[in-house]
Amino acid sequence: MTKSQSLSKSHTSRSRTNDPERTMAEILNVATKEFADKGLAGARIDEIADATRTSKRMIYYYFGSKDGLYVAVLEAAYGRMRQIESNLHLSDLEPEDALRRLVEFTYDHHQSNEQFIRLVMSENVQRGEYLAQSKEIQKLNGSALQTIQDLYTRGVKKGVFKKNLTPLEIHSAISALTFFNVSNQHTFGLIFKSTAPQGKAQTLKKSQVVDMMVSYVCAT
Amino acid sequence: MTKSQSLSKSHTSRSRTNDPERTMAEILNVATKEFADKGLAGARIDEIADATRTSKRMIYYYFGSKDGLYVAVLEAAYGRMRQIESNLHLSDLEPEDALRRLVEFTYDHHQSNEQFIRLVMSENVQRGEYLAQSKEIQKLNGSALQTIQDLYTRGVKKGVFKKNLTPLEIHSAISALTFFNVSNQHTFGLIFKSTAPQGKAQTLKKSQVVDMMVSYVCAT
DNA sequence: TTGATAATTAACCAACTGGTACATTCATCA
DNA sequence: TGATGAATGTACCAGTTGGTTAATTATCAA
Repeated sequence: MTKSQSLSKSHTSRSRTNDPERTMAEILNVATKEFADKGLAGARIDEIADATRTSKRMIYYYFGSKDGLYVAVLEAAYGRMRQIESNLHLSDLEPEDALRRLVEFTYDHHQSNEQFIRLVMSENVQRGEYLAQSKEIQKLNGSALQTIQDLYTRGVKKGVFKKNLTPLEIHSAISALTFFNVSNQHTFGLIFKSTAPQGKAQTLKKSQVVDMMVSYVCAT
Repeated sequence: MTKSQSLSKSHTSRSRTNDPERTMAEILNVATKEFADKGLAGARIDEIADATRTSKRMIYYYFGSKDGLYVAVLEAAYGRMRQIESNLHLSDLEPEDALRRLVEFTYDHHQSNEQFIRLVMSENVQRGEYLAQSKEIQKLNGSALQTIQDLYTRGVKKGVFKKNLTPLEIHSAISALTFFNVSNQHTFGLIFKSTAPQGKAQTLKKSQVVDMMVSYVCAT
C-alpha cells in the first residue's frame, strides 16, 4: 500500500495501461498456481481471473480456452524445468561423484518444486492428453538422457559401473525415487503417520536415495 | 436387445425390486471407475447415476453427497488393497527370497491395479484431504510394515541384510519404484517415447526393480 | 492528426451440476 | 391384512462455470 494509486479500483473511466506481455505473464503465473493447486478440472477460470489485475476476457483473448491456458501452463513449466536441468556440470566430475551429484540435485529439485510435480501428477491423471497437444515439449526429451549416457559410459569405461544398464532405466529409477516422495506424501503420511515420527514426513531421505542408486549402478 | 423387456423405459408404473445392497454395491462400483478415471473434480454425479441401473437420488440416499461417495470409494479401494496384501506368505521363505517375492508381488500388483493407483494419485492431488476423513483407513497402517519388519529382522540376524534400515524406508522405496512406473507412464512416455522403443512404455522392468532393492538391502 | 488495429472492460448467457422435494412403491411384521 | 418405514423414481431448482457480445480505450504508423 506504499505508493500504489489510491483509485486503482474506482471504475469511473480511469486511464488504462496496455501491457500485453505483463498481462500474459501474470495470467500464466496465476494459472500455474491454480492448476497446480486444484488440477485441470478443479481449477476455475473465474478464480484465476480474480487473482489477476486483468479480466477473464483477457484469458480468452490470449489463450482461447481453459484447455489452451492449461497447455500453455504445462509448456512453460516444462520449459523452466529443462532450463534448470541443463545447468549441471557433471562432465568435470568422476563418474561416481557425478552420479551422486545428479541424484542429489534431482532430489533437491523435486523437493523444492512441488508446484511442478503437482502439474505433472495432474497431467498424468488426464493421461497426458494435454501434454501430447504441445509440439514444443516433445523436443526436450534428449537432454536429460544424454547427460546420463555420457556419465554412464565414462563410468563403464573406467570399470566402476556395472555394464548393460540403459540411461532411460537409470533416469527412470532416479525419478521414481525422488518424485514419489513428494507426489505421494499425503496418502503415505496419513497411512504411516503413527509409525513415521520423523519431521516433515519425509520417508526417503536424500542420502538413502543416493546410496540406493550408487549401489545399483556401481560394479560390485 | 435380445430378450430385454420392450417397455423397460415406459413409466406407467412398472414393477420394481428393492435390493439395497445391490444398489449400493453397484453405485460404489461405477463411482470407483468414474473417480479413478476423472478424479474427484472431474467426475460427474449424473454420469455415475446414468451408468447405474438406479437413479441419482439413490446416490444421495446412501452416500449423502459427492464427497461422501468419494470417501466411500477410497475406503473400499484401500480395504480391498489391504486384504490382498495380507495374503502373502513370506515367513516360509528365506529372507532374501522373501524380499524378492515381496518386490515382485508389489510390482505386479501395482501394474495390474491401475484403477487403485489413479485413485491414490487423485487423492494426493487433493492433499489427502478426503482420506483423512476416513476413520476406517487409519487402522490399516501397521500390517505392511510389520511384514517387512519380520522379514528384515530375520535377514539381519542371518547376516545377509545390511543393518540400520527401517521398514518404512524399505517399503517406501519399493512403493516408489513400482508406483511411479504406472502413475507417471503418460508424461514419461511422451517425453521419452522416441528413445524408449520397448513395448508397453514400461521403463523400469520388474527384474530391475528387484535387483535394485536386493542390492540395496543385502549386505555387501 | 488520424485512422486502423491491438488491448481491455463490463455485462451477459446458456448449459451444466450438485443437490432436493415430493410422491410412490416395496418389504416386513404385528 | 394393513400399516409403517425403508427404498426408489421423477421432476425440478438455484448456483456455478466456461465462454461470448459489444462497446471502449490505448497505441502507433502514416
